[in-house]
Amino acid sequence: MNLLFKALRDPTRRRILEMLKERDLTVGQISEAFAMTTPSISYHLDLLKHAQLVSARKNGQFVTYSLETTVLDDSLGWILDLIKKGKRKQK
Amino acid sequence: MNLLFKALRDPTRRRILEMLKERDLTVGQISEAFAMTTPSISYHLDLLKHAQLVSARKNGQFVTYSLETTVLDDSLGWILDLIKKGKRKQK
DNA sequence: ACATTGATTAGATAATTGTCTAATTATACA
DNA sequence: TGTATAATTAGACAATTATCTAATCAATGT
Repeated sequence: MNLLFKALRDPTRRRILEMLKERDLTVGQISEAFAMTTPSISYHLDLLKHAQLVSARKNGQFVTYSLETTVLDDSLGWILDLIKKGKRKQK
Repeated sequence: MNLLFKALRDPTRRRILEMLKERDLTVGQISEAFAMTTPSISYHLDLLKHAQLVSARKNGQFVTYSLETTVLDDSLGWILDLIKKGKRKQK
């Protein structure tokens, strides 16, 4: 839960997730979309991987990243619970 | 969106939200639940307020904080969207 | 008016974070 | 075998963040 919210805190990482929801992408392809060096992107991807928000598979020299949605379910549950109880209390 | 995720990143702040989903609480009441000084709690509450996750009303010397759930809907939408498109792509 | 209590503000500080450059690893290809 | 390309790792550094103590503000009660 902590790693997840930590990962979601950064705008660059959220944008990467949005890109990956459309299609799987290599580090280079992701890197092109940002005014930022490849090592920096690599750093963000590593953080996302630790949060289990993405997975990486390597073919040849390329590493392709995919979005992993299972962990997001937990966050969804957590937030939903806040909203639910919030609403109940309000009445 | 950025302020929201920034606010949710910290464990102390998430715990505060969980407490506020049960009932409204004063700063002192919240403070008691943590091994942390009141100024530190005040700092976190201010951050939560800026993210519009809580509201504060003052009666007498006391300031009572309440959970505000409207902003959470946005985050929910954002996350849901990731999950949805993630699932679609997967098939 | 003064002391007490609840809360915020100010200022200092150590830890964490996001970025960079340089170096390294690993694959591809001529 | 050597060189080019994709990506990660290492190390440095500035900015941000979470915490503390001390000071201040505001309301309460004597």
